[in-house]
Amino acid sequence: MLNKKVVTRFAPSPTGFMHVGNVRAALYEWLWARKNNGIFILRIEDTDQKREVEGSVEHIVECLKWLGLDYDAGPDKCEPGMCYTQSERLEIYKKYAKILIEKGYAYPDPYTVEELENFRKKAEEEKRPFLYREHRPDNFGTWDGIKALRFKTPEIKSYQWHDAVFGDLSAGPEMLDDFVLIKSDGYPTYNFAHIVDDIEMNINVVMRGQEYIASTPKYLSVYQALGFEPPLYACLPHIMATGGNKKLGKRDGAKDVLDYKKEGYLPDAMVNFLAFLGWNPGGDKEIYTRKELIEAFDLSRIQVSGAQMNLEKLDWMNKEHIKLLSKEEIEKNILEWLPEDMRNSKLVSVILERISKWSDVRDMAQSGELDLFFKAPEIDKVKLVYKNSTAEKTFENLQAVIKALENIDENNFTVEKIKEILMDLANKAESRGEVLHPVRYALSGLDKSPDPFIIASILGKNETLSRLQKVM
RNA sequence: GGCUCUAUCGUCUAACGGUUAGGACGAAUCCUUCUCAAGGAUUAAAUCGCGGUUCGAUUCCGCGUAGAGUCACCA
Repeated sequence: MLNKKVVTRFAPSPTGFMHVGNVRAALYEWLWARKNNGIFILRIEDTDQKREVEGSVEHIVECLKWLGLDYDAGPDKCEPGMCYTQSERLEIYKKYAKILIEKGYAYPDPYTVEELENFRKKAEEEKRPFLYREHRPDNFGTWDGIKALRFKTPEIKSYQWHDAVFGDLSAGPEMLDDFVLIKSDGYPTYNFAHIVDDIEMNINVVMRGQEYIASTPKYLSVYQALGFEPPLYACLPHIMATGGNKKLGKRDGAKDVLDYKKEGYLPDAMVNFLAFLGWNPGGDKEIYTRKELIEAFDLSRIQVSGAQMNLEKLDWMNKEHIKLLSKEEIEKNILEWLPEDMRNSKLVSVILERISKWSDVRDMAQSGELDLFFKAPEIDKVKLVYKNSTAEKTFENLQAVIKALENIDENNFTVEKIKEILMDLANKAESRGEVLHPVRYALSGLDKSPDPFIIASILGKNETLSRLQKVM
């Protein structure tokens, strides 16, 4: 890696939406490239036509854009003559395939699908692993481009390699086999295409899920046959579903990352959360800005065991990131998530304390808990009276409150002033609740609500007095 | 089944071979204006088991156990 510009890539296949597992790999690749002033490439691995889902590429691009993981090159961002979509690079794979054929490291597969299936079944019955190379033909025919092209493993041996995350790894010869390079439909397999592309694009750091550890010897043997140096591998531990210990995948209810966008999570919070799911810089600090993450990120501190998603922590982290925003940004967002007829900036502080993500604003409005700020509530006179107090005392207290509030200048009807006046009265009473409860209830009509001072200040002097007088 | 990887509070994790095993989320309790929220304080909560190396093991080694991954003309 010395003196070499770091080039990383995120190489998803367009088979549906992106979930946190995919995105975290992209994030780490991005962080590592940015930290080293390197290059981050987006490459679309669409060699399986059957599994392709329309709109996936746009979805992937939108995800990366939302999270701010800008790539230096990609399908929609490439220099002339370059292409980052595998289905449009078939000639390149063929070129490399021919090199392997010439070197004697590739040959056409003479068997039919049924014959292969039988081999496999037989191996299974004999309770031993199936290895295609045990059926390797003695004489290779010429490749007509229609049959599948297989790799001839150059050397059956044990491979050792270094993984930036898992350390020194090794795997025995049983992992090596004559796998398919080019499928009979003319498309390369992942196993072949990604290596060709990584070579062609000068990728020198490859991060991907740890499920690829097992097949790494295969890739190393292809590099050996081709005569190129393999990149630095950094296998990532799996992210597991909440409450489970299974690798998080679409089938296990992994969520579309754009759903988090829809729920109003901050991209910076998402990035912070994902970065810490399987990595941490050491120390007690947990809230990191994007810039701080880039500075602190380090391959060697990536975790080796899988981590569970903890949505509660994501909510907490999002809240912390909201606090990092400017007053103006917070107000703008809260107002945007409020229905049009509720967009009152006085509500911002009350709402802010009660949300962890923007969609909570919408939910608050929908639940009706903000209605009290827009229309006078229905009052139950029984509930107006505090615990062991009496109706008589309650009205007496309310009368005093009204009188005191009337004396406040309209321009000075602030939380601080109201609080000062009301607390003064409350402290003189037998219990504070005896004064505070009726006021809060008369203003809100709710058992649970924000405190009376903030409500009164939002309502304003006129509305406050009107609601108080109404219950008398 | 073969091969591979992993194992610290419920969860995410920290700890040159030497710490009362630390922090965060969540939980509980208390305080701060009756309630709610926010904030503050406090508490409970972990080194998978057994051996070995060592003066000393969460850390190194072996075995066991448990979990995960992988064995496609999918990526």
